[in-house]
Amino acid sequence: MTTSSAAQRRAERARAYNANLAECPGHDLLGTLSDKWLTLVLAALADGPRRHAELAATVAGATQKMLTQTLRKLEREGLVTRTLTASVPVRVDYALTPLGESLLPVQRAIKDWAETHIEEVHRARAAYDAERAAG
Amino acid sequence: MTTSSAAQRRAERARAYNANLAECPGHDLLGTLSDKWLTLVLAALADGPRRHAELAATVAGATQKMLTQTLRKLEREGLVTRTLTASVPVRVDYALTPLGESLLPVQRAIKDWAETHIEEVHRARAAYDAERAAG
DNA sequence: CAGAATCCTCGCCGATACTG
DNA sequence: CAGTATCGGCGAGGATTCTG
Repeated sequence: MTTSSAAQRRAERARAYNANLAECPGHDLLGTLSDKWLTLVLAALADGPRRHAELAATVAGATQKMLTQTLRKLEREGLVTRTLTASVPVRVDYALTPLGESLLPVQRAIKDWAETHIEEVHRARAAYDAERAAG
Repeated sequence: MTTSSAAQRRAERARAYNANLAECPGHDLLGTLSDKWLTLVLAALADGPRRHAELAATVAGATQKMLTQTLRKLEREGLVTRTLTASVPVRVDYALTPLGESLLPVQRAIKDWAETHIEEVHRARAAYDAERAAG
């Protein structure tokens, strides 16, 4: 039957893609860095430990759900620690682990490139769009 | 009407988020780096110019559609050039621009971090999952 | 205050078919 | 061979509500 061929193809593609991921650890990390919220939270924690509510305020644009979800991911990857203080209103602090801190220079490298070349990118975009509009 | 309040809130969030993006060029770039296909194509072009079909084979897992779409984005950002040779079967070559090449060290930095710390991440994940399963 | 569970929307991506 | 257009499925993520 050709009915399932579509699904099969999809599975095949997925496997090919995952094979790509598997053979290169960089892609694994990229899966992490790619997450915009992850990046933002990581940056927010760079200056020091923060509470859940503080992060919510700092990140600006993140939903409570996404924030929690993101923090869980970071915790799982060993990039942040979650410290729970059992007071009357529960208090939870998040802080970077050494591993998480070791990632900051990488972020910094990205940011540096961006700050150096962003204008060039903007110009390229404008040129491209202008050409499209004109042509 | 309260009908549009949800939509309005969404718009508000979006504006807040975009404000975040605007004030930090790094986020703009991250939007680019975040795209998995972009990264893969960029890496595929690192060794030298490639034709459309070659890229399709190299990237493995990408659809023709995604490939074209990705290449357009890269072109727009000024990271790759698209050279069209008008022979009988049309020939198109893609190559990195200097700007695109300048991005390679950043990719390399990411990859390096990954290769150095990936095991630690894996261990952290395993530990986290184990604790979850046990608890 | 921290976060878990639910519903629902929206946009990405794949498949397919057609042009030059 | 390179590229565009259209349709459809699926999953990520946002709003909302409820617990401890």
